[in-house]
Amino acid sequence: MFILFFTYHCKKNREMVKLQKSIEKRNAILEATLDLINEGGYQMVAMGKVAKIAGVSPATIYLYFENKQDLINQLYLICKEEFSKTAFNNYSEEMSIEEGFKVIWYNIARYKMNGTKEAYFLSQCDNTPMVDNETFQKGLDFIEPMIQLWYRGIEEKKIKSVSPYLIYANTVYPLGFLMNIQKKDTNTFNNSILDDAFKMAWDSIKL
Amino acid sequence: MFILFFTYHCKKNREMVKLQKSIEKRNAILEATLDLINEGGYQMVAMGKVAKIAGVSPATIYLYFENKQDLINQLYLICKEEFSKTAFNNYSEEMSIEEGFKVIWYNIARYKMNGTKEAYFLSQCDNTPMVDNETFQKGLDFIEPMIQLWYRGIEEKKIKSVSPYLIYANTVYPLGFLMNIQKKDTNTFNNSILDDAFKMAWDSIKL
Amino acid sequence: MFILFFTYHCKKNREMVKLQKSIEKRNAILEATLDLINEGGYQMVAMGKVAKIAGVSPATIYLYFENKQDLINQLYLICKEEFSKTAFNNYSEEMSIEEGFKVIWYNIARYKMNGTKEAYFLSQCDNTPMVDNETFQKGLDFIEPMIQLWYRGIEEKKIKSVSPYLIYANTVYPLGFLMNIQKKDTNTFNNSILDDAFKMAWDSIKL
Amino acid sequence: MFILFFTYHCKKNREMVKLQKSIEKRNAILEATLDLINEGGYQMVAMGKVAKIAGVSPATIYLYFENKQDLINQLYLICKEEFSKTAFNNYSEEMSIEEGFKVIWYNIARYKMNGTKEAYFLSQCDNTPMVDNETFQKGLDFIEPMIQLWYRGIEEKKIKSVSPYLIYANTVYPLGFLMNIQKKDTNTFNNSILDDAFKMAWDSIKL
DNA sequence: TATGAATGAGATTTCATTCAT
DNA sequence: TATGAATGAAATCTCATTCAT
Repeated sequence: MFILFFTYHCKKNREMVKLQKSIEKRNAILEATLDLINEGGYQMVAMGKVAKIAGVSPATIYLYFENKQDLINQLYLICKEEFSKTAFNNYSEEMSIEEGFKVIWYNIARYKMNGTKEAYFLSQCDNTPMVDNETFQKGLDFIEPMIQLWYRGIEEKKIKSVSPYLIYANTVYPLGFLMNIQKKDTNTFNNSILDDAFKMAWDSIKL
Repeated sequence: MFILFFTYHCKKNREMVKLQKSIEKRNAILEATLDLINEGGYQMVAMGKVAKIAGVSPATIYLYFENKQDLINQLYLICKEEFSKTAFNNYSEEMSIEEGFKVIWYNIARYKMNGTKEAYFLSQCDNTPMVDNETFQKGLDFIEPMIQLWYRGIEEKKIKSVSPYLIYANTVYPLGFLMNIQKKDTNTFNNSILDDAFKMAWDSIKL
Repeated sequence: MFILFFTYHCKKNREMVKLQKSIEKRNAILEATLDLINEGGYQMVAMGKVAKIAGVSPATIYLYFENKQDLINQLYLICKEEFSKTAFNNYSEEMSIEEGFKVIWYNIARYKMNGTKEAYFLSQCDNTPMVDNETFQKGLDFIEPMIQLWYRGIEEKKIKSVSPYLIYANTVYPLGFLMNIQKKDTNTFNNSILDDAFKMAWDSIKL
Repeated sequence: MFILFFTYHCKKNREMVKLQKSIEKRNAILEATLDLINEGGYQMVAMGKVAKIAGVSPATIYLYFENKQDLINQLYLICKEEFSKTAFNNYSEEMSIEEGFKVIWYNIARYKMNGTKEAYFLSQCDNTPMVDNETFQKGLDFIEPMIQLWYRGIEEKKIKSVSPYLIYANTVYPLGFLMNIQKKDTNTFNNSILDDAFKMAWDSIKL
């Protein structure tokens, strides 16, 4: 899951072997947290359970994270970063507004609808006070390129001249609802839904 | 807040005065729960705190609600019902699709953007496993008239022929995001935002 | 031990029967704390152990005391008050300086040398940061009559004109050392030691 | 602080350079312990904190000390030894009782009232079960010369024929109280207090 | 010798719920 | 119906100590 992250905020640098070991433990902890959130939401995240699932001692968690809030915050930023990497996959700033928007939107749509724990976790974070405000703000940085695309679209008179918040609310955010429904009852949607959803998203913002 | 609710599930009927008294207590408990959720999310809801804020004994809560989950569930249904009343205010099935949609949408939009605790609570419920599945399904019944309107719109070829879920996701659900932003940072939006948002919502579904 | 205390700082008044019950629990908790301090000092005072010895649930302790520090603080003030009652037993302000000093000193001396847990606890509090500063200051109020006697003694030119701190240090405080020795090795002192100690105390302050 | 101590219990002798290095580490650990005790008493002494302040690994502490109790014990003996060196500075057994007593008493008084961490630590050790009994007894050896002086004083009929414990309690021990007060509230005492205190100490024991 | 990582046991505190009245 | 007291279980977090290197 987080296997790609070889560096993280930690007080001192150590040699590679040690570092590798630590990363594994840290990832196990993050993964366990994600599992629990996925299973029953924030209320399920008990440090003891996290430890047990991760296969470490409760005390070990506190070597990697200051406290529970920090664990959640860091997990949020990691997921958000991973999310943004997925979102901008195959996207280039050279693309036309329509093409760029389409690429990003479908990236996000597939990410959300694939039923990954990360997507569900992020949705919860965005709709509850689970992560603190500062962390939430940091998370916004990751989607900056998308906002830039929108601004360009506005300049080029391709999309409506409205706040990025509005654009997000009407194009990306709706996917969160579909994801929730999907999670509550798989088999609700067939494959064509994404195309419908995309058309609606685009219609809502296009000039 | 919940002052209008004069009936609730209780084991035996009593004379009117008693009932009135009980209603007040029950409402105080529900109100307190809402306050706490509003303040810090589900994690803030501790039965002891609820009792203290409501001005009752913890034990009293269990006279009105089976347990914590039941309290949350019932609160959800109450809010959802109240929400639907607001949503369909001034709406009549005689209205044209466009007019009916507009009336309902603005009702909901004002409800969400007014910063009420209920709106924030409902948004959290819709994005977390706070309420159980059964209750969530019950909540959907309250917006049935809106769904009927959409089906009529589809028949009349006024709106796209897509799942009601999709319509909800692209018209009502986006308001949740705007509400969250508003809550995180008041003064973000000016008054004209609702008109922009409405146009986007309508554009996303209109044929 | 604390059987005489029928009132204590608690948020609301309750009827007598309830109150009686509570007092017993509260006393059991205080007593247990004292036992543990006596056995191994502050490091021995674990809320779980206190609860077990007192025969209550850990959670119950928190009905009577805000937290561990509050428990220690309150115990300190109770012991200090009880100590002062003992100290001024049979003392009257009409007494001559010599007589009054003698009565009080012997009261204290017997209190300290009797090997009670309270005496040992107070000595530890006075020589460590166990109780917070504010509480320590409150504790000083209880020995106010003794200080008044000393001031009178200074006026009457019976005792040296020095700070009450100095008088305390040379008359009462030394008993703490004797108590410590006694606790470490009983049978160190015979009965005549108190008379020797009294003479030394008096010689140190008399004019 | 402890820079003068070039030997300590360690399993094997090594060459001088290594030893020097080790001494520094050991001293850093002892110093850190002292700092923590000074800051918040025994409860503040956590091996992890000691390690961090000393700039070593927690594991390193266990190379120099068997366990926490051993660390405290050894620190006690070191401080006690250092204390005794200060106490007997400029003292010679040739001195008269009065002169010898005065020299020693003022040495101790200045040591206690200078606000050093060591003095505060020793006071806590003498009034709590922080150090074990055996160690406490060893500590007494360091003040043996003072006791010898007292015995000589008794023989020469200069001071009262009482237990050394009593003499200590009435001459040295009172300084601990003054030190505590000083620590709680600096600026309580002016310079003349030592002279007052000395007179009281001497008056209490002189024949 | 020296260490960073790791941990089991345990510390304090909280909480949903029940009991006695 | 209503309650304050009470609690077992569990939550978060800490700590003295050890292990692998």
